[in-house]
Amino acid sequence: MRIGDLARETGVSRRLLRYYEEQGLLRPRRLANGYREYGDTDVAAVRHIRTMLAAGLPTAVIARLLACVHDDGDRMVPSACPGMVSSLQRERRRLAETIDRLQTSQQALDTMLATVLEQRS
DNA sequence: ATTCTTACA
DNA sequence: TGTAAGAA
Repeated sequence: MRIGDLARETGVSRRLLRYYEEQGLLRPRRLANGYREYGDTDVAAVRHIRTMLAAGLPTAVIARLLACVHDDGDRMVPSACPGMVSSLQRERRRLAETIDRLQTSQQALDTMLATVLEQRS
């Protein structure tokens, strides 16, 4: 199928599908005319990409983990491949740090907000 | 009609 | 990520 078909079947824009390819997430074959040719398995692949993106994983990590998951028909099933667990754990820690920074920012804003509201009253 | 690449008010 | 432009 070509990019338009995949876009329709996945709900992901053609622009984004090309971006996924740039990031090494999809490797469609090329037709003689230069058009991208996707396989049927790419439909599930895109769903997996969306799932991992939603989990906060960076595309570089997703590119590697994509080969470690298979499709159970409707959901992504992570299989224990080498590096899978450590990668996920490392990303979890990375997210925890991001959350900490955001909480610090929120605390700073709360302080400023409390101050300005106090002066107002 | 579709897709491709490149570039950015 | 969208959209526009110019080409195939």
